[in-house]
Amino acid sequence: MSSNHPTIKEIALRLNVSISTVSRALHDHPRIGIKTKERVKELAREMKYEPNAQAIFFKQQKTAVIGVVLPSIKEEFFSQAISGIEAAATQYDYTILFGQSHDDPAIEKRVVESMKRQRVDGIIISLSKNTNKISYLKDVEHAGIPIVFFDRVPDQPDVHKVYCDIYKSTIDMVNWLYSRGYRKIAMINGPAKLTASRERLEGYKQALSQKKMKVDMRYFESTDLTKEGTNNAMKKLLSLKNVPAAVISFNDYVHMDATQYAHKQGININKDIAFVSYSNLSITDYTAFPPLLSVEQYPYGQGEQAMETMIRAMRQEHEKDFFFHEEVPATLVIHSTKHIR
Amino acid sequence: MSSNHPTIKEIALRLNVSISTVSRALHDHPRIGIKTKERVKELAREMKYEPNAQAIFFKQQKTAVIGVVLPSIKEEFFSQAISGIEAAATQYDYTILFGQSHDDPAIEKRVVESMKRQRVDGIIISLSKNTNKISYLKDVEHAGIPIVFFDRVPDQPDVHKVYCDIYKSTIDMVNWLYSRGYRKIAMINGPAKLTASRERLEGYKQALSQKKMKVDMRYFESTDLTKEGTNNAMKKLLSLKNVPAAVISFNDYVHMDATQYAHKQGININKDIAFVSYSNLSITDYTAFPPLLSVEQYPYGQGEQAMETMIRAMRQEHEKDFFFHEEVPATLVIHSTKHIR
DNA sequence: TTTCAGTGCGCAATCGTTTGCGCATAAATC
DNA sequence: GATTTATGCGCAAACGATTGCGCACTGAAA
Repeated sequence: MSSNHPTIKEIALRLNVSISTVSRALHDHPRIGIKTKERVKELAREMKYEPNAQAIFFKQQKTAVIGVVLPSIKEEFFSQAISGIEAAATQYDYTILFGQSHDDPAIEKRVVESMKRQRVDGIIISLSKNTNKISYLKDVEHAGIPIVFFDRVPDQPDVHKVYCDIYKSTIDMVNWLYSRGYRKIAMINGPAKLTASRERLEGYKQALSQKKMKVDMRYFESTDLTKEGTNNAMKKLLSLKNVPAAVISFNDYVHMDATQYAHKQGININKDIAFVSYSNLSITDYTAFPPLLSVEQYPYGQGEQAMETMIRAMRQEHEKDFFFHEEVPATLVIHSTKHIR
Repeated sequence: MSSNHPTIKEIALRLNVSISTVSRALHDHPRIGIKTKERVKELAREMKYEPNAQAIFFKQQKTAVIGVVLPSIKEEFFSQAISGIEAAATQYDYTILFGQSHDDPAIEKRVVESMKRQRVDGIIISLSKNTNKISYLKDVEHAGIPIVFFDRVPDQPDVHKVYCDIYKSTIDMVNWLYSRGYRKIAMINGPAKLTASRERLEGYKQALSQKKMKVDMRYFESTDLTKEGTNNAMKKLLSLKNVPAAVISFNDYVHMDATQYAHKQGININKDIAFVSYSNLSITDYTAFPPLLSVEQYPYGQGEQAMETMIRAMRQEHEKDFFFHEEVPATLVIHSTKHIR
């Protein structure tokens, strides 16, 4: 009644040829006569035949589906990233099975297991911020499903990963501030266990010491990325006897909370204190207190790159011992210079 | 080498029983002896056996996958909606195959065809703003794949759809403005052919005439949803000899462009002119010029509802002549009253 | 002893497609 | 006329799991 997709069997029946002939005719097999081919194709068109991908992929042990697991699609970074992944996937005739971890390792695992059961051909994942064990992912990989990490990647070398060089762009950022006369440069970093946080911290330290400035940890705060966490961090920075001249936020969301809080405390944003950040969100143009500068991490490009890497990972399935580490460059985007003293 | 998922066949081989016994044992079939069951389950666990969903669904002619086609995941509305869809889908053990139309009908069609080939069990779609022919979607439906439209739904009655009552909330909105003394109420609407636009316009007219106010079309502008389109609309409104007292924007993105433009023209936002809008984006709190009020359309809830409706649509596949029309309520969210004169 | 129910399990078909192999028939070569 | 080559097509297995049917055995009731 409902599901009435025509099959090659029905075509074969109506044309009094064998199933194999129909299959081969549709694939332009050289051993099938031209007249037969035309008859088959004609009827196929007429019956609106479409090959059953389920059946084909079942036979070939492939699905042409890539699982994509992201922390939260609400973040612009990830919604851009998935667009990049999708665009690249379409090019290679793959489709996207989608799941969010909501930064919960348990959900993350459940999503991955479900994708494994679906026999996706590969999984692209950006880890939840609370994930610390990725052993189950290695299991999935050993079961024959390649995994490509992106953006939020594990530290270890034995994984395929695509990421931004945050370390380097943090140095650039500090240098930019330094060259404009800012000295007391503070940072509101993310959770310490994130690679993303470590890279920022290391870049920060490195840049300061390159400039022969001592690293004063009173100017270094962390947030759990909630509004309260950020407010607390900002509060501490504002209570220092020497208020920072500039504040580097973990990302634009943290930046928005930080500036909102500072504003309420009477700070003149980007006048009293300069604010810079990471992510370069598109809504930045509309926000009350845009950062002077934001690090563009090209989520779309990273997504594309992740998919490209996945393609390569799937092709070299035999060489289990080689892992791709793709570093995509990040750049500083200056939003405004007008407030600079 | 690569793909080494254990199968029931291997389990059967190792245990010297038949494939059917293994299958039945794993499903707790009553005709299988308790010892056999335990032996099977034990080995299955040991071998980390996981049923091949591909094979099962192939046999059952089902995939447990729902296709979701959205215009653009970058819009917060849709990213929230997909989270709602995903949450509901997970509850019913469905997964999500994802695609974006980028508001291009050709891409939309390609995505849908691809999902059809994948034999998804159903498709949830929010139409691209440029789509006017949905006949191909009806074809897909006739091929046995139920379609549920949400938010951007077609006008016709012979489809399953989930949507917000924008008409009613527009009336509420105008009344709210009216009760606070605003009289010259302008609107920057979206493209005329969108149902969403029509509902706004009708609600607008209805509310005004309820208040015995004449509808002056000079206060009614449209935008193609680009920044330029919105700027043009705002420009026209500002050039009227009697500048509007309030402006209703099609959504918060239009609102942001409109207020940004107006601000540049020296308008004191929400003092000289009151601005209200639809969508109630979460970033509104951080924007330079938040609307006094925004219509919350509960994208997450709409997404959930769409999935629920899909489940029901799939279950009543026989009664082809009944269509679900689910209306989810919209509510006014007042952001600020402090600027009101 | 026969009959019957209950228990425990295997055979084989099935889903839609691909593909190696083999069997015809016709055309071409010697 | 005999052998080769090319052409055109069918048979059947395979992918992994489910499931109706049937067979064999045991113990108990008739």
